[in-house]
Amino acid sequence: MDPSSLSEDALATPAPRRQAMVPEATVARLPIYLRALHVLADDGQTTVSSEALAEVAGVNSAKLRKDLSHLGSYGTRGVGYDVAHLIEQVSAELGLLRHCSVVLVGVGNLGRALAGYGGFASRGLAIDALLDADRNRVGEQIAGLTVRHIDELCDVVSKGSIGVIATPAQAAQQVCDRLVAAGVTSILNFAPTVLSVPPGVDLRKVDLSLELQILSFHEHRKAALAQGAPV
Amino acid sequence: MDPSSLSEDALATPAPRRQAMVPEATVARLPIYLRALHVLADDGQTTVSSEALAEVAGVNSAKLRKDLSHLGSYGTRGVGYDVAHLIEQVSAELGLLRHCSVVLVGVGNLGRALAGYGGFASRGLAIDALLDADRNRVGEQIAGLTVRHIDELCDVVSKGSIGVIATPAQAAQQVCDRLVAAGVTSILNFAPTVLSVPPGVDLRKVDLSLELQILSFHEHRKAALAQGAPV
DNA sequence: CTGACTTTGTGCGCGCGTTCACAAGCGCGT
DNA sequence: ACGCGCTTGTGAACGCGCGCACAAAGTCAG
Repeated sequence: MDPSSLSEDALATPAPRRQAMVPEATVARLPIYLRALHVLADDGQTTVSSEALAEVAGVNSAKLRKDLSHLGSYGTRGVGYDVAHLIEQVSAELGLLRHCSVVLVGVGNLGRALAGYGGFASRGLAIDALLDADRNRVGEQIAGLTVRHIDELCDVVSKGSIGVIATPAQAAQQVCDRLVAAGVTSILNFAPTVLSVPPGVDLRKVDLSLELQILSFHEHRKAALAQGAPV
Repeated sequence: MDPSSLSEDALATPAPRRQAMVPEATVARLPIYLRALHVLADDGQTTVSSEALAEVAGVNSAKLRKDLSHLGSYGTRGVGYDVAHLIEQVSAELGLLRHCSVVLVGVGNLGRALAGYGGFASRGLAIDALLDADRNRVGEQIAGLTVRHIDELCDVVSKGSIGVIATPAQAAQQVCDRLVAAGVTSILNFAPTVLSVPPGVDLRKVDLSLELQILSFHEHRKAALAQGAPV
């Protein structure tokens, strides 16, 4: 970039006029809204106000309205949002409507738990392949799926597949590289390691112990405050 | 709080002059730095520059320096940071040095995986109690611990305990309430539900399917872009 | 002992995200 | 048919966090 030569770049924005432009923070909340909407739908509600939905989702109502406004105006003023319609729209935005292939690598403790986790399937993101490097585990039946060897990776991934890494830390980068080589452009990493991926590949991570350590910090802080502060 | 009665609170800030004031964003990265430091220590490194550590941790070096500066200046200019000393300091800041009791409720698929997850124990946050509401599971041995009934909750929690909820969604709020009633002030929720806790209780959540749905969004976006954008 | 190099610690500007507050819009009762 | 009240959608201000770029500080060679 050469900012000095672009003093009036407001007119020639690179790729802004693309319709969507949904902020990342909003995307991160869409799944929460979706779950809240499913709760309301199961409860028999057909419409819901931003205030009520925000209450269930645990967020500010203004934030919720702004979030929803980013994917078009689907609310009716004076009434609220149509629950079923909103579920449809949010699901579409998240790409949950058309089947998306999910490949899980590593069937240790965590991998098994993930394979059996109902939260994926109920949102149109069922895991449909289990891989492992350990040949002793190949052939095993887990959650209705047969574990296959990781060498068969190319046979199970298709364009648009999402890769999930649940291997030990030291194997994660290697598995990651193989996923990328097989054409996977979205990877979710559960291994406690920083992975590097080439540009164009989306990498997200879930560190199970990270949140626990953050809580430990706050607990520690509280204890220190309780002892030192009440002068 | 009563903000209306405090028009000049700039002078009488509630609890600001307390030394620490570590930003939340920094706290969230401390565990990552700690893991990177352990990697370097195992590798035999005794000192490390902010640049090198930032590389391993996958962050900007300036951000890392600013983060570390928040917990005091433990670096030597011209040299870098002493790895062992920094591990000590970060661990202390996170409260990992003195044993912190962790109680896990719900030993389903996920609970078992968490109980056996090595990432906790290796950081001084070993789970030391397993509870479940299902009496058929009580007495079971998992990862060296015996599953106890949730009614014994008060016997296993102590001041400063951290509670981990790995139950089905519909049981989570009830378990959460019981944890709070037992005196737990830090709770980590793995159940896909929004929990409400009274003020003073720290609640964090890990949603396993959330990140996957975010990836689904990006994958969906990429697919739409690949089809529609290349005009 | 001095000078030059290396690395930390931080002041500053920028952009994103959150929140308040209000105008625009729609349905419903009368 | 018409106005009243409710709810959405959004403009603007605020605050946080990030990254650059530089000054302070300490080490090492000679």
